[in-house]
Amino acid sequence: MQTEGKSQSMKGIRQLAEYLDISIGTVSRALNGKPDVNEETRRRVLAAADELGYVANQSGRSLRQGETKVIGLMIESSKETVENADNFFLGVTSGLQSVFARHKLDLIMLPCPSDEDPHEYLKRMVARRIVDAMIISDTQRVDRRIDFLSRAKIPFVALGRSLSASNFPWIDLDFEGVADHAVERLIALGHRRIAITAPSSEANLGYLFIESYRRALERHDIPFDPSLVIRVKSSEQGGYQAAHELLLLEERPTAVILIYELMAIGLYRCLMESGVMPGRDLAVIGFRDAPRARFLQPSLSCFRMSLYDLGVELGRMLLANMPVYREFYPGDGRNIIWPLELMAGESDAFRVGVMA
Amino acid sequence: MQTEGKSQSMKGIRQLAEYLDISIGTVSRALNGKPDVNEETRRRVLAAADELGYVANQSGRSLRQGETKVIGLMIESSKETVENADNFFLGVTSGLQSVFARHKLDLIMLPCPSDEDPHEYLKRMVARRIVDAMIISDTQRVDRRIDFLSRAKIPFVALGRSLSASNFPWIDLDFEGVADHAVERLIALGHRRIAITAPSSEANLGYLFIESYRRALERHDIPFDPSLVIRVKSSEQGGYQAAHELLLLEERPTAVILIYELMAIGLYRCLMESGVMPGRDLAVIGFRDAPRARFLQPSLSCFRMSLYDLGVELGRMLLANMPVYREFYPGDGRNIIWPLELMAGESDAFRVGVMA
DNA sequence: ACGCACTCCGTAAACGTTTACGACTGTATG
DNA sequence: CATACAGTCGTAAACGTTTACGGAGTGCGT
Repeated sequence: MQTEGKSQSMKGIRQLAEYLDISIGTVSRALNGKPDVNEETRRRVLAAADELGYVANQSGRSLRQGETKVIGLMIESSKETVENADNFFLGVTSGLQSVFARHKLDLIMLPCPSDEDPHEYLKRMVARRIVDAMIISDTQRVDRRIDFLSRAKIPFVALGRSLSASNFPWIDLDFEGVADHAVERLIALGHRRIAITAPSSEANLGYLFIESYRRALERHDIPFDPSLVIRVKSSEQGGYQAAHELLLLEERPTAVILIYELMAIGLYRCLMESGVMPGRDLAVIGFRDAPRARFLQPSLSCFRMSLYDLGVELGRMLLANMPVYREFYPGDGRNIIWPLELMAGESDAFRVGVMA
Repeated sequence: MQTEGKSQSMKGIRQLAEYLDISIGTVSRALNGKPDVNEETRRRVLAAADELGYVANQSGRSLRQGETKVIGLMIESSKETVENADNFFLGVTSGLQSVFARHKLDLIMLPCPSDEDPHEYLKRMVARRIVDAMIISDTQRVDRRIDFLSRAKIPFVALGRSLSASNFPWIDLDFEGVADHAVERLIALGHRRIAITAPSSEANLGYLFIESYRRALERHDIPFDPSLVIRVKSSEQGGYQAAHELLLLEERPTAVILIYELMAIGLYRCLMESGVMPGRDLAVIGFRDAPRARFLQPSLSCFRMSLYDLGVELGRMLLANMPVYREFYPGDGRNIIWPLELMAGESDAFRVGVMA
């Protein structure tokens, strides 16, 4: 009624063609930048499309050419993720979009319900042909999603290694480097008993993290003590519990490496309740950038990264694995170990032996 | 090659029909639970579909029936959102999905790139027919998205009021109730000079919040002092700045109400740097549940809510506004003011005058 | 034998796009 | 003048579904 009189009659490309008195084939070619169309008519079509607010119906297009121009980022909306609240994915999203925008690809996030099996969810989404390609994360040690995507030949990239398929594109955080660097640093400060936290889940990262920690210790002739590997949840709550267990050890460690930065919040709290001062009585080093931990006191020494840059690299790697876009990203193969940078804080800024 | 020999031949409903030696029409009817199909054949079709791993191609289906069975949740991936990191949306998502699952609707999250106008982004997504309905949030005081969706007759529900359209379905947080409750509580504890923070943006919530604060004050014959309304960003950084400005006021307030709980982290820090102790020298009350703030010391008094329940209600309201599902949600009309619950902490647990 | 109702199923059109193909110009080339 | 070719455009098929319509078969009552 009170609309501009244009958009109301806008149903599809047919109306646009009638409006211009041109065949729909030409209109389609004009819009999609195909060569065999007069530049003058292309100009007219573009102008009319803009004026009438025409945008191609995705269903029709997808059906015809078998692709959706949509990339899916699968995330887990588990309770733990919500609790931890580090907006990790939103950070990565910006980087991804900056790459995808160049090819008019849209990114959607697919939150797997906590009561549904991630593998089933993924299969459902892929089968519905709602996306052309997938980005998955939180890869498990053996992850059926990876086998499925490989076999179904759906382009994808994983954030996190896995033992599942022998050969698939992934980017993973440099757990080895971090564990190594942290241990070296603490040993240089005089520490000998260094505790570390490990996830209780089947996530792959835990194994790599601990293994690297172990090797770094042995390189300095410090025997590996299994009791110093504390298995807790990677959350604030887990941090609290870690501190609790840590304080109960007969020979108390002088340092602890946290696999997830947020745990520091709970850890600090438990320590302080027991009169143990982080950064003086116990050295603490964190891992993976979580903005929540930035305001801790004493400030936390931790390893950080640019989520945006990580997103960019994920995007490039994905496109490099899609036939249509491969040519644009010749160098971007696969298997990047993503480096992290140490931001030195006050939480480990002391030499051991002074107060002990 | 090494696939099971089933899924490789699985292209569409046609293959399924050939496999069963049945027409595709019957297969479709069987799968969709239409009445005129023999129960025996239906059983066979279902079994075969399961065996061959057939799932209907969404593009074909959408094209035919003009709906996608997908609901979009639009979120902003602005830098500020990432920084604040409260996983607000993931929390809401679970509630939404629990409702949508009953109708086999899928939820996708649409992150608007920070460099794109939200209105344009929304238009693009809707025009592409990628979703049937929309959930929008972060509504502005005047929000073109609301006009657009109303006029285009796209079912939607907004998280947040707006002045744009006279009449549209929304749920909003009970800013008035919170401001009112907070002021009353502080006055009861003897406070007379109560500061409050307000967003610097055009978000609608700021106006409602301040207005309620003002009325509550005037009800107790306390004159409204504009200098006590501190306009800062709703972030940790903003909290820090708020404390800074607050300490510079000639007649220092004895209490402050924060419009966003996370600001408390920055606020605490700035206060402590100046030797002002929250919970003793200054009362602090927060708003809106942010898990990051839970571990503050002294513990923060704040207003909280169940994100899950909020999601459920949003979902119901949306479906109540969609012709197909309306009948299932007769009671769920519109315009809910979402209540919040005070969780009393230590940050305002003192009577004024004792130390002042 | 016939009509009727009912159950079940096949046929074909339709949804909005893209694109292979061919048709029609006009111009250059032999 | 015939042919070739480039430039431009229209035609129609195809993508995978759903669904209105009608037809075949069966059972039953007249």
